[in-house]
Amino acid sequence: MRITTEAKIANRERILAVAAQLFQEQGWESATTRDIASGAGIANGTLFNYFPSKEAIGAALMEVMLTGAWKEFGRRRTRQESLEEDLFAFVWAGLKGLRKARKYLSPAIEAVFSPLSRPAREEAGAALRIRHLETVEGILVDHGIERPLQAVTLQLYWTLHLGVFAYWAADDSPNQEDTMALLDRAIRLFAGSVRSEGGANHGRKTE
Amino acid sequence: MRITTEAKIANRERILAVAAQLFQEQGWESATTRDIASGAGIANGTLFNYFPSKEAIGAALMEVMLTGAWKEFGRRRTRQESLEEDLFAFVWAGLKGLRKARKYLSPAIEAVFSPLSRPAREEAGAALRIRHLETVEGILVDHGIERPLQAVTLQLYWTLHLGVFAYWAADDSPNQEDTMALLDRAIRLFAGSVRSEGGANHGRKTE
DNA sequence: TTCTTTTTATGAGCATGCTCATTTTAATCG
DNA sequence: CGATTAAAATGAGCATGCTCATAAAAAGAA
Repeated sequence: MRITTEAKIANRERILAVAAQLFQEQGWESATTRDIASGAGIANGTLFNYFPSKEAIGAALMEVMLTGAWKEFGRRRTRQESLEEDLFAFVWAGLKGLRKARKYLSPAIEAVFSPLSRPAREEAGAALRIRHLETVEGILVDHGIERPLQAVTLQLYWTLHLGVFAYWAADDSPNQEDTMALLDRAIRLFAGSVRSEGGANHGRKTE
Repeated sequence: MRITTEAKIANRERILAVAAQLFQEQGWESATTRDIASGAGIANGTLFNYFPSKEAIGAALMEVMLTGAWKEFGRRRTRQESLEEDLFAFVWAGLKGLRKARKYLSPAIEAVFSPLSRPAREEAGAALRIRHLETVEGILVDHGIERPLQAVTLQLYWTLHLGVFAYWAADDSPNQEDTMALLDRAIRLFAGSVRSEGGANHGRKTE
């Protein structure tokens, strides 16, 4: 067996499907890796041939959801809106895509989006983080913000994004409208800051 | 035995002292609760009569450090600076106070400052969170910002604060100067936003 | 003091994420 | 086919945060 067989791919997908269901039914903590493995018809140890950690399973689930949501976002973004609207739409698309998972994926979300707890988390969600930031850079460029951005600018963006996610994960307002208000304000703040960033250096003015 | 005896207080302090040392020497993960307990001369189970969880121990250590740092901050803040300077000084004081613990207290910091992972974390650092936000409110009032603040304003502050902490925890630039730049920008952004808060009321609704 | 009650300490044991030596399976070669 | 070798699966077992029934200790009542 030298090639990644179809069986392996099928196994991986079965694991993810079972994990998604168990997480939803029982929550993150109660759905044990043993449950997931047996639900997928494999031994406990085998599970870790497919994913290096439980968090990685959560991150993979997030990846599926976010990839879908972002693809959908890209499809719709034909006509140009304001920078604020584009950024808002992008982040909101991600939040909507994760809505079902919000309650039970917190640790995975944390692993992906918060660099605070270092250990194995870097790996788990680095790809998603990078894709997210690249999209944001793309949106900025689309709206006439020139590269290279100051490093601190993307840090600032990520700071706001992280905070909004953290708030959203525990937001029990109807339709998460509190999160929407926070995101709205955060985005507007960020956009304004980016616009005036160039100003200090080369007198750029937008619109 | 109905009263909290001196022995109990001494035990608690011994636990904290041992924990601080072990965390520093071995890091968060390697310093086990068994190590801490035996270092403090008590049984493993007894440890959990004093602290409900390992994270609570970390939070208690943070509390000690932050309380000291904030007290020091309050003592020095005699003459009035700008809103930005005051906020910066306050947050920076906290970061400085935690500097030694930065490397090994990440999970505790996360528990205290990030509401993302729900389980028992709420309790662990709620008091610190509240004290922090109250101080910020006080600073705002000192600078002529009137209560009541919009709820979203404090959320916005917390968002920024969380992100700065997250960045700081992994910031390896000399003297954490990258964090300083990020904090500087975040504070300026927030202060500007607060000042103009009364004016703009925007009816953005997406979807 | 002696007995009762309440508080505190104890450590065996549980649950669970994860590892690893061993076994099983499957592809390749002669 | 049979033999060889690489890949994959397995589940016993480890580490560790935490629990809980039990024991020890302290306080109060007599």
